Amino acid sequence: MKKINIDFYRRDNVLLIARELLGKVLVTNWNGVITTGRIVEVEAYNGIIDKASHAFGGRRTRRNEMMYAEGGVAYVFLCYGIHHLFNIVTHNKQIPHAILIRGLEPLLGIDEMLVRTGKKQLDNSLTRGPGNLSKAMGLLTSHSGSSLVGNELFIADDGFTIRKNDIASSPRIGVAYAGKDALLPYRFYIKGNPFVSGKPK
DNA sequence: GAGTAGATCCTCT
DNA sequence: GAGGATCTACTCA
Repeated sequence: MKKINIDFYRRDNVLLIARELLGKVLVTNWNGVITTGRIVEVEAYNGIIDKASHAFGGRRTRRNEMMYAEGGVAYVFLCYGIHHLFNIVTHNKQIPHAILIRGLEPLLGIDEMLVRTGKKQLDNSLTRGPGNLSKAMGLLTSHSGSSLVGNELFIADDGFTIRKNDIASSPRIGVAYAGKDALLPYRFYIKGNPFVSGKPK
């Protein structure tokens, strides 16, 4: 299990980084309570030219300020007043690239995830979808701006590899308001994995 | 199984 | 004062 280096996040190709995040392991360690999950679904948000992004057109507000930070930090925001959505900020300072984590396969700390989500037993819904996985991992908007190379929150490579054939892409979900940009194939997921959101094929 | 309403609150206009 | 990068439960069939 090897923590991913900061240089990984500071590259310019957000689509490439998104694809490479598939199969990696997200780790949270709040006060010694460790939960981990393998990333099986992501969406890329490509900076100021991407209508679906909060940072479209260089828009800069208190909420999305973290997107303009240097790559390698978390961007967490509240959606629909209920769900905390966890993003990874990439690229350099002032370039608001981000990657939304949409699906995780639980690995360690499943009991803790059940407590956080109030569920009775492990099933697909525990960490499927951005709202669910943030809850299971204990991620809150207060973590927005946290480093992804610290001891509490980071992404690791445990040697797991995915065949190219097992990676699929599709348009992003829930961004119909973005017009033409809603059609861009910026969503990547592991084919057939039960923790990928949306309808199974 | 498919479709829809309701929850719920912070941020921006 | 509106609406959102969502989820669940409930209806109807």
